[in-house]
Amino acid sequence: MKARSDMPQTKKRKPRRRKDARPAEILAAGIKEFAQFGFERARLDRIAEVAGISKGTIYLYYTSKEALFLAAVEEHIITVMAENETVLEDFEGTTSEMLTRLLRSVYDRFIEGEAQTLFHILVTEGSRIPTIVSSYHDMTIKRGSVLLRRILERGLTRGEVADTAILDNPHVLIAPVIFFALHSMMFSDIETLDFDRYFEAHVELVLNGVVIQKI
Amino acid sequence: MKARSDMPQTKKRKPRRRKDARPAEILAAGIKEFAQFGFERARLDRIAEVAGISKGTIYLYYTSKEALFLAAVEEHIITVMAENETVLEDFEGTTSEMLTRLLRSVYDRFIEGEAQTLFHILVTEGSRIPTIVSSYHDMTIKRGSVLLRRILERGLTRGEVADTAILDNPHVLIAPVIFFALHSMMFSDIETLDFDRYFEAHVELVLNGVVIQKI
DNA sequence: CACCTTACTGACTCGCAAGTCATTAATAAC
DNA sequence: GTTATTAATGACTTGCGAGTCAGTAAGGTG
Repeated sequence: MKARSDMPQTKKRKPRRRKDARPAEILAAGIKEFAQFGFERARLDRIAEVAGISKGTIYLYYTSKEALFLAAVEEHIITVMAENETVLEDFEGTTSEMLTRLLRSVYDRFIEGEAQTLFHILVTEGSRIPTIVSSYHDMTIKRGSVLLRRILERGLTRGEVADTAILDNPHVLIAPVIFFALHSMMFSDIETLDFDRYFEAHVELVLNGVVIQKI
Repeated sequence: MKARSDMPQTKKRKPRRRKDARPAEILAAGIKEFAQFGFERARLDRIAEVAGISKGTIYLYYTSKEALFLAAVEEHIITVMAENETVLEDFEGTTSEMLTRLLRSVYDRFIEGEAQTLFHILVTEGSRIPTIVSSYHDMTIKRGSVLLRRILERGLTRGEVADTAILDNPHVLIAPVIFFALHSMMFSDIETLDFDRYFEAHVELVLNGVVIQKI
């Protein structure tokens, strides 16, 4: 910077030469494009335009469309998962309370926009990105099942939970969440599910399904 | 061919000129290709090869790749749905029996290969075929919900079913089926669900969830 | 047999979008 | 200031695959 006594503030030029800021901008534009169009129909020219650069510049930072796609999804999964690190490990209460709390937290991840985008990409482009599908599975399905099983086993020893086949297939308890997400993704034009009522039904189903009712 | 007095019977020629049989063969090859690769990555040359014809011939029967895709999916949905016209309307029994029976029938549709293929295409290429998505919704989700609601209301008047929020959201009861299908589609390499145990868990969940238990 | 109709072929065109690279210019270094 | 460096450009090349069409021959008709 030519340090003169006073610097004219007329910032009219395009900002250029920003090696450090480019990758993030490209990834942000990329994830939008891939989410909206899918991998095949996504256009690098369009991504470049949104990112405010030319197509050639993309190739200074990513070797191919495929590489850009992988990087964008990877970065996105990290972002989404990071902001969802809801800790409900050390909460203590009745099994009913814990189950309700867990479900609420799981829904919160899926209802909000970014996670929906990721889910959509994973479902539609999954075959292209087995590695990412795998980590997604770990962080959602697997993690959810583990938490559920822990709650259920604790409930079992406390005499609050009945010993049923569900204990070995906690998936059936989370299934309605995934159904809700898939339904929103595919059928939102046809039939809208009212979230609050749906959630209520889900909680009732789970509680009746596993918790021993006090008569 | 200069026809000589005796014609050697070496039937080496390809069979040709089969205007009536072509469309079905092309559709069959098409649905395979689209299921495996998705619309964009599907190749007409490959479809032609599988159908045992040349690419040009496809255009004698279908005006474009898109048209072929629509025809293939449409034909496929008809086939799948036709063979699944399980009638369980006029069955009578306890609510538990009816629910178990319904779930069994719904699973039977999803486990078997053809319906899986259709489901996969609908989920991944849904945005391209809104009309078909709509009829798919009618024949699966909507139909299932209606049947469920009928059973539940009957159970309610018979005093077998508790009056819960689930009655207004029967979706939560079918959700595990769709979850199972989606899980098989995305995560089959990572984690296999044992169908019988999963089904058992699902039935237990549903029965405990809605049916009033006799103590 | 000769002739006609038409299902079928496959080499071709054509457009589109990924990927390249010689050139430009912003900024750092001196 | 002059020079060196390199971020950025965008016109270009390239490859691929959808869609075409003049030509071929199978099979019908007389």
